[in-house]
Amino acid sequence: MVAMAQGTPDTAEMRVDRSVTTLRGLTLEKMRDAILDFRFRPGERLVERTLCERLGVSRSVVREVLRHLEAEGLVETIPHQGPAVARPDPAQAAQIYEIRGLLESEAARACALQASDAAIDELAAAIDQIDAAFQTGSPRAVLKATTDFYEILFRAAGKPVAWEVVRSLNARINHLRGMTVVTPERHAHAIAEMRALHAAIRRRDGEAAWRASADHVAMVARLAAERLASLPPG
Amino acid sequence: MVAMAQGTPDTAEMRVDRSVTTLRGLTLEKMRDAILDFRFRPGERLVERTLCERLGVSRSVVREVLRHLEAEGLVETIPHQGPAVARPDPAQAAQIYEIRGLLESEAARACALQASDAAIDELAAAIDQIDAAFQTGSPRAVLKATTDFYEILFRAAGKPVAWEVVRSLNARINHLRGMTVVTPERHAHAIAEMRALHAAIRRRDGEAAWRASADHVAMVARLAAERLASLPPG
DNA sequence: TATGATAAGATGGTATACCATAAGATTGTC
DNA sequence: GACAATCTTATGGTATACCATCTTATCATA
Repeated sequence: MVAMAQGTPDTAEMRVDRSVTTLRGLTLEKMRDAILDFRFRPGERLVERTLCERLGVSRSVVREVLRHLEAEGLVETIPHQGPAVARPDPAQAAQIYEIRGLLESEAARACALQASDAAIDELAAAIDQIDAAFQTGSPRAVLKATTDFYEILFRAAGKPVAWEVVRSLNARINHLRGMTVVTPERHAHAIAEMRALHAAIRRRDGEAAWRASADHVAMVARLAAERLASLPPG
Repeated sequence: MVAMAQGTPDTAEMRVDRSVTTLRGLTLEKMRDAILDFRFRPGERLVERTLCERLGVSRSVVREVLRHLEAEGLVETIPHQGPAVARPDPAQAAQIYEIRGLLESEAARACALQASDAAIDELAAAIDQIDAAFQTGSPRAVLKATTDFYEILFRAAGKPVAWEVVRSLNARINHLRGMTVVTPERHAHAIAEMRALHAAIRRRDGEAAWRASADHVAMVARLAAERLASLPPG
């Protein structure tokens, strides 16, 4: 143990690690991942007893997990009709993209001003991962890699709370994002946009980073709106 | 029933209202209100059996409500130590104010551009309510009236999703807000700031509304930071 | 008087039972 | 064949039981 300064001894290092995962914690993770991984369709009913069978836990655990997901906006519950995977309507989706624009661009700006060199390198690596994910053609892989990129960006910007908000909002439009994320022409554009953002961050240009991020979100918002417009109603 | 246009008959008005409040719904509302109304202190343990007695419901209901509040960020649960009212640290509080600044100012701008005359009148009335609440000297009343004002503003701006985000973040710093909201000098300043914001909205000046809102949030953020700095740690 | 051991109480985690209500299936009648 | 009535099944809501673990209280010993 390193020598400590005079005064109150710092015993934080001594604290016993009591982290233990409950069944509920594990189940919440699995359900959230299953929803985000397109294992359930928006609108699909989440019948408690069916989930008990699939997950191998009691209804108590399932109900508590559903309450959590409900508060996160991933599940909606109609009284006496039961829970179902949430379906964001077009107006909500548009607002979510707008909020993302506000928060992501501000994070990009702050990232340019204060990110460590290590974080900037991590961002570059994350863009390479996104590129590789596009090659696989899998929306899942692209969304996962994109999420990793933004997590690095927000944390490097010193904005974990904003990241929580964006991640939560993105979860609500995950299915829509999944439908718009992978097309051949989108691959090239997306990577170019992200490299432009990264270049701005690397040269510590807050203004340009802000611009690049705002432009990127505006682009994906438009793609999503077009996609929604082409879907049958309901 | 009013006559309808040719085509698919609009039967929305005919739909049977099946809203029925569950015990869980009622309990969630009561618990949330109790936390926001300073009936529980940040860090205070929420013992399940104690809550059962106070609320008159079973542990099933209490546990599901705690899961919901946990996901909302109002409650934090340490494994095998149980739930407690959440305590936002200073860094989180600062980020919450920054996010509010981004979302509220954008909503103010949009409100100036598109709010109905009726909504603008409602905003004026809401400011009068805030003024009256300050006279009572009650932080609860001031926070309640302020929440009403912002709900009107966000809805008039057409941004219910952003309002959800702001309301949720505000809930997490409710106690801090309660500590900073009411002082004699704050009363005059706060009302002046809100009237300035309202005047900008009334004259449909998006830019000025944006500025007034951003300034207001910056002001309350600074007051909160000062207050936090004056508290003992822990 | 202080410390260690033991017992009792408190608490969160998880499972299951019971109930009311809604939905679906089946049967009977016109 | 269509519709109404009846029966059965499915489902969410709520309560309670049981268990393991942790905390607190009590007792014994040095």
